[in-house]
Amino acid sequence: MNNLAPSSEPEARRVRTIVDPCDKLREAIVSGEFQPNERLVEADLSIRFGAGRTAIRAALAVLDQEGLIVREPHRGARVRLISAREAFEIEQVRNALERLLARSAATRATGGDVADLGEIIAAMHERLRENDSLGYMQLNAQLHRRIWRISDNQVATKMLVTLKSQSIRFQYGTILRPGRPEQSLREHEAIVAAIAAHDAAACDVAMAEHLGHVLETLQWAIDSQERERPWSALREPAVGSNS
Amino acid sequence: MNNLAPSSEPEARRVRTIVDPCDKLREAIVSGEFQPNERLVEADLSIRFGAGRTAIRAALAVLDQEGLIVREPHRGARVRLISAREAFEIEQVRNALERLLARSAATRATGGDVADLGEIIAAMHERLRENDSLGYMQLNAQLHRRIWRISDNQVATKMLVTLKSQSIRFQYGTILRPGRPEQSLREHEAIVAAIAAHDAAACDVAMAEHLGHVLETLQWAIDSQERERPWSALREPAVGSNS
DNA sequence: CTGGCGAAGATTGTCGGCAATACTAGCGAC
DNA sequence: GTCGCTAGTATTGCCGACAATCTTCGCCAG
Repeated sequence: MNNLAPSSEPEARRVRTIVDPCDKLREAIVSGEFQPNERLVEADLSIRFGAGRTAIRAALAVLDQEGLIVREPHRGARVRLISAREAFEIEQVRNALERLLARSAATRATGGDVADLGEIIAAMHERLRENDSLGYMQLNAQLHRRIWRISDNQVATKMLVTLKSQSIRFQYGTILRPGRPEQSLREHEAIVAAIAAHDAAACDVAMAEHLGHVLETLQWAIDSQERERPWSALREPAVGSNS
Repeated sequence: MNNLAPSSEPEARRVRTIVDPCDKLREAIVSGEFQPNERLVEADLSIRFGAGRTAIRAALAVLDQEGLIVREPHRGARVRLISAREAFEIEQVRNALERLLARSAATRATGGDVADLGEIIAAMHERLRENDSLGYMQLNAQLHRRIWRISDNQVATKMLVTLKSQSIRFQYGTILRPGRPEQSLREHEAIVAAIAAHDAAACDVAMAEHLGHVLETLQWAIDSQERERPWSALREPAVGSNS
């Protein structure tokens, strides 16, 4: 489960087990290649990924457990549409887990860890100065993942990875809010400072404040999205083909 | 999505899909019918549950995602042995999520909810008076599940169910500590009182205190268990801890 | 023209068999 | 006596095919 360190894996091309089409399909879903509520026909995926239908079926079982798709008996699998309500639930859970890991990271961080976090913060400043929103978002995710690694709680980390893949559709809108990136960066600096000071309580507070603002921004993003297309929440069936 | 409301489902007895052997196998594992690290041969399970090998394979995939078993390529599946370290990680996550749900429950609880909680507390008093540890544990779990339902966060609830099934082996020992049930009951009363008062902050504190003591008791149970069988902790090779 | 009814198509769920791989026991050489 | 090699066995991974089920389309009565 060392997805966090894509460094050297010489045997990665040897494995042709179910994990291969599973990862490909997951990547295709989270990258938006498949629309929400789009049907995922096993035969189509089989020829698309060059794998047998058995492997596709196993991959669908995994992705169902991860909450990225839904499977109804004898009716096939669809890309799961995360409702706004569920997005809030996910964000609340993420909030609780990130706070836990932030506290743990504050007590466990080494000098090298703090230096790495400082480098990421510096790079975020750079991206913000260049108005590179996409790069800033990537560094944002990288910073959080680095904190997860410091905290050294594999159970919580795995859960956070899964949650993030579920709610990724909503997170694209949060960066568009005016003035949000600057505020976000200040909050991140406070978190890193608390980790550097090994102050678990302060780190907890800083992360809670940060994620509270993220929740507000998520609310704002959903509101503006529904203001723009108020019917999108009601249109449930038949995204794929003719109708 | 209406798993929590088993009211009217006339087609519920018709489903003989893959969830059947999956639930049976999960029940067999969490009930201790299979020992940790015991091999789970697909053919054996197939004849044991009367299902085809394909269904067993699907069930194993689900249980692998849930963390109850481990599967190595071409080497089969085993019942996962939860290390003491991982049990602590799980308990920490449980701690964070239970606090989240307790806060939410304190703000959302209706009069009927509070009455139900009070009934459970009364029944716990009864069981404690009769020295019925098993019944007390069941009511304990029931109380927590009732709080989850009040909080109405399905994402977190599902995670807590999964976590509970993973760490169930460690939870049996926690009730054996002298004086622990009495203290546990007082803590539960404080939680219910905070919910009845709709005081989210107090409920958070009460739940944190309660679970902190659970963590201590878990530590005590693991210590006494390892004192009894000190080799059990060493027989756990290679559960991917990188760097 | 509309609504129920039946057949055809499409898709999933399941089963058996075969190849690939890991484990094990036996044998021979040093 | 120990080590390395080999053949055999057990088990998993995978693929094709068939049955079960759902959806859709055409048909016919009213």
